[in-house]
Amino acid sequence: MRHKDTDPPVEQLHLPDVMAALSDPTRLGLVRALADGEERNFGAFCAPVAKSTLSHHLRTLRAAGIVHSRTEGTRCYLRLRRTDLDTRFPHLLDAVLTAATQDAIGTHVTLQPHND
Amino acid sequence: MRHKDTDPPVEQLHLPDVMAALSDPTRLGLVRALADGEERNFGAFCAPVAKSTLSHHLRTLRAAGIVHSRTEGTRCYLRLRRTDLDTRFPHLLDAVLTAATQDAIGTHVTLQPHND
DNA sequence: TTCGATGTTCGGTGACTATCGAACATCAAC
DNA sequence: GTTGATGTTCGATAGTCACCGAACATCGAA
Repeated sequence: MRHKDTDPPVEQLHLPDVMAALSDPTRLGLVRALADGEERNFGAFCAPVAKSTLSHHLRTLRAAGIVHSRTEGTRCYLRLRRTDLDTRFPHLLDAVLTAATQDAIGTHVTLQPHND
Repeated sequence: MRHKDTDPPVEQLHLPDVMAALSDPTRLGLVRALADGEERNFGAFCAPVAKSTLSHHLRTLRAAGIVHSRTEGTRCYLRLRRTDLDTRFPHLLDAVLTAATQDAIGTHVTLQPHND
C-alpha cells in the first residue's frame, strides 16, 4: 500500500518520460479510462494482466507525472493530471487521446460498471 | 547501405510505435533537425553517439514511419513524413515538437553548417 | 583498380521493461 | 482478534533497447 515516491511537480515533468509512459497500449488504456477527468478507484480497472502488472503500470504513469494517486484506507484513487500536462506540454495529451481513440488503442482496458 | 525494410504505409502507422520512437532524446533531436521539412543528408547530423548508434536511431524512426529515407549513391537523405503523421495523428507531431523545443530536448543533435 | 567516404549490419554488453505468482502490508468488517 | 479485500513489493524470466567497435557493402573519385 505504501508508495513513498510522491508525484513529480509540474515543472519537473520530462517529455521523454511522458512519451515513454504513453507508448504502452495498456497504459494508454488506463489514461483513456481517466480521460473524462473523474477520479477512479484502482480496482475499477479491468485489464488482461496480473494485478501486480497493473500496479507497475500505474507506478510508471505516476512517475511520469501523468496521473495522481490518492490513498483512502486501503483503496487507491487515481486522477489524470490533465491541467499539469496541458500546462507543460500544450495539446500533447489531447492529440494522444484523439489518436488512441481513433485507432482503438487501449480498448482492452475497461472499467467495471459501477466501481467508484 | 542496404535497408530492405521499406517505409510503412500511412494507414499502418501505429501510435505506440510512434510514441516510443519519440521518447528518446536523440531521436527527438533528429526529428527537430528535420522539422523544417527539408531533406537532409544522414551525414549532416552531429550527435555524441557512434555512427552505428545513429544508424539504429534512424532505422527506428523509419520503422515507426516518422521519417522517409532515400538513397542516392552511397548517401542517404532523410525527410520528415509530416503530412503522413498529421493525417494519421493530427496535431501530435506539432505538440511534441513544441514541447521538445520549449524543454530544449534533443539539442545535443546538431546539423553541420552546410552539408546538404 | 585502388582508395576513401558513406552507411548498414553484426556481435556483444549492460540496462531497462513487461510480465507473472507469491509474499507482504494495510485497513475494514465481522 | 480473525478474516477478507486492496494494493504494493519481491524475485524471476524473457524480451527489448541504447550503445559500442569492427566488419562489411556500396559507390565515387583518383
